[in-house]
Amino acid sequence: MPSEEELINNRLQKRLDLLEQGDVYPARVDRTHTTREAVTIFETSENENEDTDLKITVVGRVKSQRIMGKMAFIHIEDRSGQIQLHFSKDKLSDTFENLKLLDIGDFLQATGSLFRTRTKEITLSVDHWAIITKSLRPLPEKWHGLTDIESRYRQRHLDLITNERSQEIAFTRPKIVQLIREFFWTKEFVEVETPVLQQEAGGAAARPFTTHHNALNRDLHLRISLELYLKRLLIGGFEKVFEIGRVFRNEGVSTKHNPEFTLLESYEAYVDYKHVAKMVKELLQHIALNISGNHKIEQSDGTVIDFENGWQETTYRQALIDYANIDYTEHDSLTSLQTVAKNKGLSIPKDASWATALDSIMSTLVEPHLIQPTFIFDYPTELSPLAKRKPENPDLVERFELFILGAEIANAYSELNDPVDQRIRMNEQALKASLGDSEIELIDEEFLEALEHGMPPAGGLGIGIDRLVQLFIGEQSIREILLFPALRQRQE
RNA sequence: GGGCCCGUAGCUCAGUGGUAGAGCAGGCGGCUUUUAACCGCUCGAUGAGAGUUCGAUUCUCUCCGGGCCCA
Repeated sequence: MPSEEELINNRLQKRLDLLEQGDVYPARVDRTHTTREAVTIFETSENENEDTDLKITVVGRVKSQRIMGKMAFIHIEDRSGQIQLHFSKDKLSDTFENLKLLDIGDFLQATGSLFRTRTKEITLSVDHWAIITKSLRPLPEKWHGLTDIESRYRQRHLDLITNERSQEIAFTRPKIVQLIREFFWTKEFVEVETPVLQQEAGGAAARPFTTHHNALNRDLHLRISLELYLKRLLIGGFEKVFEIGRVFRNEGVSTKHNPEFTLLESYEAYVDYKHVAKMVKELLQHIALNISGNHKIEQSDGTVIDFENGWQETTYRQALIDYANIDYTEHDSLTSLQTVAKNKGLSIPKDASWATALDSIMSTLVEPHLIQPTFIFDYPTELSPLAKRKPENPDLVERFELFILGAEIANAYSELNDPVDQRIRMNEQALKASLGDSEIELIDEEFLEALEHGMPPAGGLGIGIDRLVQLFIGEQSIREILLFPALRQRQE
């Protein structure tokens, strides 16, 4: 577009003019203080009635400028905050004219001493200054910033420059990840990294991405979970192990789904799922306390999640009875389930199995009610091919999911370690796959063989980090949490 | 996958079946304590395509992208 071209050409010319005077993209710059430090130093010396003619050098991006005939005020911003700079023609003479070559968005370095303006703003009176990076494109408008949601995602750098909220989210997420790491390291879990490229992607029911290894001339899949490799480490003698890693699932993109997301999985030998539940509670309290200062997290709609007193627990069967008035043990055929679902105004897909039908009843009629942290224990065996059966009832497995705000936050089992039962369960899944269910656990021979060497009893856990962060930040869209969410390609 | 909404200048927003308007940003000029600085002048745009029409940015359809709700 011509006008944008004009804006850029303008700045290109300024860049050339500046280059005649010296380097505009220096490799090294000096900074004695961050903008925050500069302001603090001035306030402190003021309080103690000291001289404030200390020479200070700050750097930052130009956010606004008010240029008058013989003086100018310019705000620059660094990671710590903002500071106002004052340029006077008397003081600068020749370099004052260079302000014409300065644009909002440029980075500059300024040296001088601090004072307060008539309006009491702490300001740097500039003795020397230089542009240390010339920008060629204009920044979004100073007052409204960048508000178009699509533009914010596609040009996240502009979003981060103009929107404080985006910065806050961007810096909170790593903090939460750090808190999780701390938690597991403190409990003496060992952090590992397992392969992303895998022969067969297993450990979850999802479609994988396929890629190709040229030298081996072989198709490989990107992992859909961390589970099977981490279990091999239990077999190998690890007793407490965890991984925080990216997994890839070949499904649609939306405000709730991203094809790549970050998963936490942990495995601990010699404990069961009840022990894992206690640990999850502790983990979430650890995060909540460090993020909000107490055990409560408020959502944008005003809902308050209470990580101290909000906890509830029930069983899968009881939750269905309580919220949907369905006792699934009375409906052991698919048609029976379909009938009762239909009575509740729910349509079950034609190709559903008994287990997936039950699952969809659960997610529509029960999960939305689970606002405060709620553990659902003891899932039907058919839904959980990698979990250990309950000794007193082989139709149930020792599994729980944790729901908060109607969303699944954690998933955990007493891990199945009987290699014979595991083989049977994987075969059952394979049978379903052959009947057309494409999102199904595959038979992983290498894993089964490893399991035959003996895996200790263990409790395992999976938590989707992105959704967890969403919860603590109080955002509805996963795209607000991901710095660079997957979007459809823009046509030229 | 279904329904609804949105796409106008670099950014934020108006608007009408008949020459598309503003603010910010940019350019030129003025201005020595401003801060959404101010004053004057100025440059700059209808997501892509097809149809209806004398004439479409507006109405219709298709496509692309995004948002919200449902499944």
